[in-house]
Amino acid sequence: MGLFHRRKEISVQTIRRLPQYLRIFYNLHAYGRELVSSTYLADETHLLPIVIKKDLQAVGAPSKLRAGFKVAGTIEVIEKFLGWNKLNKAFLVGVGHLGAALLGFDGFKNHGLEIVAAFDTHPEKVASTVHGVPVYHTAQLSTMIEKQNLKIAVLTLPAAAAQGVTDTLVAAGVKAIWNFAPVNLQVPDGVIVQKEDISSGLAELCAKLKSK
Amino acid sequence: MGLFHRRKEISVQTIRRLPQYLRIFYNLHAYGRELVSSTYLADETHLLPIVIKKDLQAVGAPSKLRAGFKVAGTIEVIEKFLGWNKLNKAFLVGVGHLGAALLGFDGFKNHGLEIVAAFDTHPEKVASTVHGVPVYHTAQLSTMIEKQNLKIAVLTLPAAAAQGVTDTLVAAGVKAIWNFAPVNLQVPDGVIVQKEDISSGLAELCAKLKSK
DNA sequence: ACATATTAGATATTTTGATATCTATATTTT
DNA sequence: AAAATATAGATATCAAAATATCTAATATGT
Repeated sequence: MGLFHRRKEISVQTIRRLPQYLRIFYNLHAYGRELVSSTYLADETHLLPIVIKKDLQAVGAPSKLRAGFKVAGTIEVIEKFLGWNKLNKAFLVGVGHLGAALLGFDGFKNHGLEIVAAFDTHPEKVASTVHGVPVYHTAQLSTMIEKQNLKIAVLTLPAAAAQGVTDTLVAAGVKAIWNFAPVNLQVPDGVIVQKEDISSGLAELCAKLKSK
Repeated sequence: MGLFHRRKEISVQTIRRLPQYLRIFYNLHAYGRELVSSTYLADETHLLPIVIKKDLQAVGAPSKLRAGFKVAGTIEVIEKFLGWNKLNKAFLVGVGHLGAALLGFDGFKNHGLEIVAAFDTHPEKVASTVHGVPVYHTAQLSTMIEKQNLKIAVLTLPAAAAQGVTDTLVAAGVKAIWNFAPVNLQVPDGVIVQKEDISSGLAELCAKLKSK
């Protein structure tokens, strides 16, 4: 067994559960709790203890036999794993209802994200400030990305405009796009697109409701 | 083989992909297209043809050998499967940034959902109208649910308030809760909770970004 | 008319993720 | 001090989901 044993791939589902754990660990830490067991966490999350155990083991959370996982240390490894220990600057394109709501969400600073500017094409929005974030015209997007060497963008604009803006973003050097528009964006290799679609959740809800 | 052969359980992942298919089928239908193949849909969605074939077969989408799936008929079976062929009335609780954004989203009428009233405790919001939806005080929630025999509620309020409101909703007869608050709600058996958590998507994005 | 290509349909295989079981250890209780 | 208990850690099993392979049918092109 050498120093560089192959790191087991961490599953997508595990990654998606990490923020939930993190929130609970922040709370525990605020209360001065130093250790927490997977059974306690299972009660909080409605997950099975074994799921939690395996998730936390996967990211290398420090623990103490019989006592549980170490709160401070676990926060550290999860934050480091997600890169949430430092802030990544991001632009947001499309200051509609959802875009404005995201600009108003102050929780992103706990999630490694800082939206430093927003962009829109509507004259009445350009040059204004939404929840403290300045709004520029979309025409300025390209130069501002290059100037700030920005890597992450949040897309909250209508489906019809999404691909065009995406091409601009990619050409200017953006490497990760968090896409809230209901389209599948075409991007070259090496650019990450994370698509959000709340209608999936609604579909799940409706299907469960029907099958009762 | 009888009339009532056991319907194969449809997977959660399939259900979550249905809205995406539906959007594409609506477009095709608008363009007068009558048939579409799984390979065409695969191009549009970036999914594999076999995934789409199996998803559509699972909901019983009508098809024609060699020619593809029938557009109009497939829309019908998906809508029926999700219950989106008729509108379900819903209340929204918590008119913050996100709540207001959801009230402003007019796409829900294509998704079987009609938010007919919103509730909040802030005096400046109560008795106002947000994107055409009237806002009432949360104290009126219980009686209004009972009066309208309402079954679905959307929760967009702070974590601290979510469980209390949930108890009220359940007591008044709500059967399905679409929960955007970052908490795991406690509900009795028979009540459905669908939790949305955009930080999961952000975690996925950040993990991919880090592992590059 | 015949050959070719494309497709839904069915089945089999593989991969991923969730769950169960067992063990060793530290803590608490008696 | 001894017994009981709760836990992380490891391994094994099971279930869900994705993917591959094969078949038969039906267009299309020559």
